[in-house]
Amino acid sequence: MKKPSERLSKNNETGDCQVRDALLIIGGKWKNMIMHALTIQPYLRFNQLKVNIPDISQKMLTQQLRELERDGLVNRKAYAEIPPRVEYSVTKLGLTLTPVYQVINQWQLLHMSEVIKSREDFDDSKS
Amino acid sequence: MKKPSERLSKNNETGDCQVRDALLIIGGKWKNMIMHALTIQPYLRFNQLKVNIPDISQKMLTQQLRELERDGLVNRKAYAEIPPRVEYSVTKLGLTLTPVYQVINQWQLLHMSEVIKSREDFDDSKS
DNA sequence: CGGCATCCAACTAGATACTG
DNA sequence: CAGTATCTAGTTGGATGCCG
Repeated sequence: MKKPSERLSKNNETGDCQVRDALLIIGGKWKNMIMHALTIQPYLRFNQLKVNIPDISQKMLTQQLRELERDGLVNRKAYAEIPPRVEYSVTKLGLTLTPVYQVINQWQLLHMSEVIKSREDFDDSKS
Repeated sequence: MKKPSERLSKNNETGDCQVRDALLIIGGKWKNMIMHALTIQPYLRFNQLKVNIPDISQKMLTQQLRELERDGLVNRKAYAEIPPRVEYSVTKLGLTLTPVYQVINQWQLLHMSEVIKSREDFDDSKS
């Protein structure tokens, strides 16, 4: 039996920093909303996405789309037209995220009320 | 048939901002590692946690534990001793996160190599 | 239309010092 | 031992203006 400090001192070899890696790819404030919009409606132009995602700025939408494209989750197709047209779609790899987001979504549906209640109790106990 | 702008303009009513809510609770750089450590080893003292989680600062560990406690995911038990002893454990609600983290972990295991490859291709194509 | 570049405010997180 | 407090560097994100 190893000591705890030996057993877990290199967590990225125990298979749990992988969660962190994954969250860097799929997490953040906007990515799930972009992926969701593109999953429901497979082809969307830049401004259609912008309308679908409340409160996102142009800069953030561009930036997040670029990251998703770089990671192979989203496809970007630019048409050489005037005015320019760019269509975004989910890739095959991007589709593999659907069940992941579903599980997260499901957890929230089932347990958010408990979290809220716990927060209230906690804050009350501190005042 | 509603227009896209009507159908999705209020995403937090369509059930997808819930993912964002959940990620605020379970995401971040440290929370999954804290939860993982406490799930593997059900009772850990502050400094044991600190040893188990590489590179976390005392400040971050305190702060994240406080948030997890407030959200009802982690239990904090302080013993009135000298020197002080504080034991942390996962609550019942916290345990419901295990499958969520597992799905995220599994996605990383299955698809991270594709993401890496996509990044290399993308970066190459830009140089 | 779909960006990119720049500036700036706000938040985050690390280092350090101190405490019951 | 298990924190709290403070300071500061770095990062994030919004606003604005310009461009092919």
